[in-house]
Amino acid sequence: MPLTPDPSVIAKMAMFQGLEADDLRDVMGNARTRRVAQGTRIFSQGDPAETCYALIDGRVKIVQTGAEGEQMIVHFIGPGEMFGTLAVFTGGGYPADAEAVTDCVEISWSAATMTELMHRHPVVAINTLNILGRRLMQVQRRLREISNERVERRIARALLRLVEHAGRPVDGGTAIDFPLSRQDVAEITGTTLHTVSRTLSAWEERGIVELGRQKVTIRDPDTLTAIAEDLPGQAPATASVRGGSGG
Amino acid sequence: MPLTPDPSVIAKMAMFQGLEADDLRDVMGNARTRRVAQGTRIFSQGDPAETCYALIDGRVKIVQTGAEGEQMIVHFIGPGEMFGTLAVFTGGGYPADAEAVTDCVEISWSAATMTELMHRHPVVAINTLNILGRRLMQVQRRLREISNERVERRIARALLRLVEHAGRPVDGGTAIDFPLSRQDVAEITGTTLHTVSRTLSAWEERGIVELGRQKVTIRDPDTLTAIAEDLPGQAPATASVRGGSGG
DNA sequence: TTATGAATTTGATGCAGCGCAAACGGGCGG
DNA sequence: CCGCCCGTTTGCGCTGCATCAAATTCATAA
Repeated sequence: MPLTPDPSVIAKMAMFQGLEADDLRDVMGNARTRRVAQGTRIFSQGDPAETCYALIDGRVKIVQTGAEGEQMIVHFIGPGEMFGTLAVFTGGGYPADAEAVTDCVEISWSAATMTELMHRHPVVAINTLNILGRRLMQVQRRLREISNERVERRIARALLRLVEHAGRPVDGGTAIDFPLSRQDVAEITGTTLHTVSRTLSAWEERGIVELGRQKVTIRDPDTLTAIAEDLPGQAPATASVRGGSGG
Repeated sequence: MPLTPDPSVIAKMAMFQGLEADDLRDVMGNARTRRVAQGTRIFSQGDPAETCYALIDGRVKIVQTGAEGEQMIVHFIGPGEMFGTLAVFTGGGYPADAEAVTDCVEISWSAATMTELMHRHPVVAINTLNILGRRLMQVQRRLREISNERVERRIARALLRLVEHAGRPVDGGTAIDFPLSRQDVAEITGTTLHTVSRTLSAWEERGIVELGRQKVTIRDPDTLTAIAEDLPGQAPATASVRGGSGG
């Protein structure tokens, strides 16, 4: 994990597809590389957006906070992805916090540099449109899901997405590659940590997942998918999610 | 409302800021203008995205449909705004339907033309980044709101946003400039038309809004804001929203 | 080892808002 | 002018989930 990252890492990033070696040097020449420790706040909601970032290694979570302190995890960033780019194009402050959930290595550019870069290399702007477009589509889908679907299904979907995005195969299943608390899952799915805890515990009893502190391992992704998609042949565990025998 | 729209209309669009007169002619030369009647489906979710649009006049709603038919209104498009642009940059099909909610005049470009245009005029790509970025921020805010906030407040916010976006001053208040059913409001706020109807009726009794068929007029925006922001000094009408005297 | 605190589990209870069902009303075609 | 239809209102029962409260487990520092 050298502080001068392999240029090939940058060359692979979606944002810089279609650039020549010369242009890549141009890009890298204007960048700054930095290590950040787990737990570090990289930028805060409302800060003037003067810098945009790419993640080389580690995981970063993007968290939005409401007027009364309610938080929502907007996105998890993995290696090769950009973050903090939004506000750079729209002006104004960052719309959310960014926090390193593991030790990370990041590259950053000043907003001005990035804008220049895009004027010099239109393909970078178009690549970014592509990325931002996908992200917008994702968020819109999530918006529909969160309005129309039950909590259990939302949690199932969230786990499946996390596995896809950050799954690490382990003995007897797939784990999620960074610390993920029940509270985190709640802030992804728009529910409370209590409900998440109950739901996951019920799933653990059914052998679908295995739980640990800030850790979830998926043992039976098919059943999870069945829950997420409401496929027939898999009885929902709704009843047992509630207080057990109470009711 | 001529079928050959005033070039100055295009010149004013956010997307084409910073273009010279020559370039604007380039842009317009590749565009196609069309009238569409109220109710027309302009494109459908899943259709291959070969065209992107700008609205000259009228209103268009963008609606996403889930696997089981649940719908969510993602956005209302007004004059001067682009739509159907997302999928053009990301490839694949449109992520939602577009439907004219009033008689409209639209301009359209083929996806290929628009991409060329952006390569020729990087500023257009960067403008689009700006627009898309703003939209993404909006959707993210809405996502947090819908996860953490009560229905009544979501409805209040939705109305205020509609007023801002499409308000028309009328005798004794501000009306919304296009037909808007209770079902529509439900699909914006992620609730049911029943709950919307109850909430709005309660507000009408308090003199906050005035209701009609596919029509809402805001009489007391301050109280509405108070509800949306949970300001002190305005008792919520929560109790009366439910079955009236029942309970 | 023990103390301290964070993350998690679990219970009990209440209620917001959903689902169903039925009635209402006004505009439009005939 | 009448009858139909769509958008809307309203009532009622029910339940999914939030909320409040407290116990329990585990990790780290002392």
